Amino acid sequence: MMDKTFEPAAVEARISKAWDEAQAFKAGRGAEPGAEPYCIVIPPPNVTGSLHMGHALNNTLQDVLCRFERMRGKDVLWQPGTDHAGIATQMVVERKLAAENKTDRRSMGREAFLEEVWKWKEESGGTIVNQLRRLGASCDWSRERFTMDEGLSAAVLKVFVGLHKQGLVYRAKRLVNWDPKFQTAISDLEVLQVEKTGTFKWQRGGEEAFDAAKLDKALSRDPNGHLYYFNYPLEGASYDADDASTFITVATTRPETMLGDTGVAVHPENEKIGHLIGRNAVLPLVGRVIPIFGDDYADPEKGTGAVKITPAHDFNDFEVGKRHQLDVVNILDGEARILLAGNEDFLAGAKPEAETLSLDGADRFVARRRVVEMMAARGLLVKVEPNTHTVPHGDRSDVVIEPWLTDQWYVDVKPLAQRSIKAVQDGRTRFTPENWTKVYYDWLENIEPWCVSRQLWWGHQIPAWYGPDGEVFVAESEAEAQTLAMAHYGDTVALRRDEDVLDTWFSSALWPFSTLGWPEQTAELKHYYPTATLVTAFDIIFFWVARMMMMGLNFMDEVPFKDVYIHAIVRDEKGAKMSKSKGNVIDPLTLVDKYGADALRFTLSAMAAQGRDIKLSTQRVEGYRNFATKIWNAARFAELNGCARAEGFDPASVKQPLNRWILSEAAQAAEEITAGIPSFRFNEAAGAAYRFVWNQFCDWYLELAKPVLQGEGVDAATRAETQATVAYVIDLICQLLHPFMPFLTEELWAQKAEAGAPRKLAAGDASLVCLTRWPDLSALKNAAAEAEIGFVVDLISDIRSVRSEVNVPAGTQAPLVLVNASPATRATIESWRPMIERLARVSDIAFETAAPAQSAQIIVRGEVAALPLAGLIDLDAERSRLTKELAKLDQDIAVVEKKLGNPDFMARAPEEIVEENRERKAAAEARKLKVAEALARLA
RNA sequence: GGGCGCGUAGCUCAGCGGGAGAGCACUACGUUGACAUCGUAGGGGUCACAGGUUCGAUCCCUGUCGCGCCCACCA
Repeated sequence: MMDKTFEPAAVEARISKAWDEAQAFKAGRGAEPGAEPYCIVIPPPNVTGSLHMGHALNNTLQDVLCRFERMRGKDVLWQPGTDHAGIATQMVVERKLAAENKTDRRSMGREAFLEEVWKWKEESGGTIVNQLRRLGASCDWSRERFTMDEGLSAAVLKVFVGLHKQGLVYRAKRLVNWDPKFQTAISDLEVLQVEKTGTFKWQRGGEEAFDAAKLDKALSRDPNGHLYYFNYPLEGASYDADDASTFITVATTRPETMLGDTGVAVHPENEKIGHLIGRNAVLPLVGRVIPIFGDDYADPEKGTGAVKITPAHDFNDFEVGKRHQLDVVNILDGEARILLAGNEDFLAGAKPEAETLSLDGADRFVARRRVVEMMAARGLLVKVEPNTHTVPHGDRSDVVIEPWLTDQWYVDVKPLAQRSIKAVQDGRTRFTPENWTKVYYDWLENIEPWCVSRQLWWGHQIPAWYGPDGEVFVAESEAEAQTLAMAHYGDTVALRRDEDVLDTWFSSALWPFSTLGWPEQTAELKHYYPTATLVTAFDIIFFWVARMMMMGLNFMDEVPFKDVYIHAIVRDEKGAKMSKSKGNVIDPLTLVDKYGADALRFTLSAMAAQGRDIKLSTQRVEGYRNFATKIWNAARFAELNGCARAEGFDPASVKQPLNRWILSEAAQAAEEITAGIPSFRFNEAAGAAYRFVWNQFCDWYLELAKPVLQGEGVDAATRAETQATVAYVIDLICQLLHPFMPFLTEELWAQKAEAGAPRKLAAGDASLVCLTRWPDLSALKNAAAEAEIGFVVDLISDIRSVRSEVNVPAGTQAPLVLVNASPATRATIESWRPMIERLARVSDIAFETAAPAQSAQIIVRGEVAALPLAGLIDLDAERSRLTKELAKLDQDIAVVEKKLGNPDFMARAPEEIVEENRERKAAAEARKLKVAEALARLA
């Protein structure tokens, strides 16, 4: 006996175990001999991570694809693994050490710290993997990989050295995006632009005196969002704030960086202040004499037309400085504190005031206020105004990023980008939805060198060694580096390895081939590369998808995947992106606990329409939990009615129209599901499955089959056939729904197997539904059955509807009279008599030549049926109902007649549309006639 | 500044060149022997607005308004 309700928690655990024990998801398991390979590499979650809703969606869709293709007999490998996530993981472990009052990273040293990280990884790294398993992910877990595994690390070294040999890797000193919190360089992609608008306002000569306390207050809320205007006195002039010939006014959003100013740019054709070009200014507070020069970077229309140039702290200024050979004066340390004492670049040429030197060591934002106050005190502050501008923030640290001058490793990705563009243009890789190709092209066409070095400890240490004179040797091992050094120096020298590690995304970029064994030429690599489909969200197209394309093409000479499916981002109920910092995260496992993994998976699949984000609603999950319950109960009903798998059952030789009908409907549903999944229309596939199970199988088939199953006036053969068909269709439901609801369907499959005869399937292993062969039901479509059952369904629906409209109490039984029924209809009615009586609450069915008086009348597919309800029906209600219908029919006829009367329509519309309209008109007119007759009889 | 997307029932969203859909919510009725995590019936939408193309537009094109996102720049 089946349990009364489906208990996901117990079932999921049991089924997971069964899959594990059967090794159901091993690469190639259950594949047809010589089958086409189908490989998906999982987007590796951060090893520090825990499952969020984005993972749930991403992995549900991958699992739907993998389970479907596995059932279709393909040779499936879903390759799992995790990412070492440099910054994120290092951060987590540092935080943990702090919480445990252990020594911090720097004092314990690199080796000891890395030991701590590995220890942590061993302890908690399995969390996310276990959570993926709870979701039902059918990965080949025996092949799990980690980006810092030995093999994958070897791949990283080989790729770095390979790119170096190609001349695409180089080291350079230039401005980078520096994260002062993590004290590492980050790439352009890891910088988020955040818009800021300040509130402080002040003007020299205005009503109010400058109030430092007010500025402090405004800037302590947010240090950004203001534009400050400073006067820089001209060299040789005696500064007078009221005499414009004694100074030049510049505007800046970053006052503190003025300490590093080494020039002022003015547009050569600036009519107002162009004459100052060639003169010098004296940098206030610092005393440095800096040139005023012409450069068309300075837009006369913007600001004051004069731009202070700080080459060490601004990307544009750096370029301007290069053009004019300006000094590069760095005035910040790695934590973005003011660095003046002992700063030779600063001190050279500066005669700083004592108060200026007191800024040494100050935080950049403290220094900002103090510089403004000092400028105000000296009469050099002209005005401060709120100014909306974007400020770069680190995506993980959320602190303001500093452009900072450092030595870093870069990859010149431009040539790789060109190949990646071409591969998509040639259709070797295809994006779905297609509009993402444009985003992909745009980024690759404007790509900048990739800064790949990070000043972290957790990650792949860069395989570069320095000789005593700073000469660098890039090699896969120290021994090889020594060989290179020997060749260079002609002697053995002490080499020092580069301390930096690579950007996490560097190893992720190799994932599609490194997980398959590269650089070893493994059988898996040969077999599964290029992979079939990549499933991911749009936010990592640049971080990951584009880089995998570049690396795949460069090192495998072949695209990494043929299809890229870009799915939605799951948002909260307000449409905001879920994020830890916002605290609006819905935990998928909470939903799994409450409603079951199948319900969550089905919800995500059903909502995964292309091109729109998912605003997740718990109600929806609840609804699909109800769907699971519905299926469960249908199976229970089947069991209670002796519907077990029958030996040698052949769906093609079924005789009963009802059984033929449900098989035909199943074929239709299967067709839609089979078309939907591989074309990434998951919502359509899920919808088709839902409608078939609930609205066809449960609502109509089982209801109509009830009398047969209970042996009411049918022979044993009919009953047996129906029982077998019920069991067969439940098996089909298990198969068709399996990609979406693997636990429920697997459980039901197992229960059916216990009850009935063993199912011999054409191929595959029938012990687990996940290993059965996907059904092909196209031969079961049956138009005749559809016509017959369709009539019965419509008749019952219409009777119910009319009864309700004319206010017949639900409990009342009423006779049904068929008026002038055709012989065929009469036969159909006769054979469906018990079902019609039961489902439409009809007491008796008679055939007459006229409708009885005082009856409600309905027209079903051209046949007239009457419900003689003298004394029961509300005649006014019936009259009003018929009048309303008549009006509606008149309107329909008018619309169609207008079309048919339009010569342009007749001339230009396709024949089938014209014919359709003719039929519609005829049907409406026939119906109108009968409705009018019915109305007349009531009068 | 460049780009992408979205405005369809009270809510969340499908759909789409030829008769407006689902789930939830709502209303009425129903403890019929699978299921109240249910059943039956019902109400509810000038498919944002304005033009255009077309025999025909919710759907295609242009524009407007509103909302969201991405990229770039920002003295």
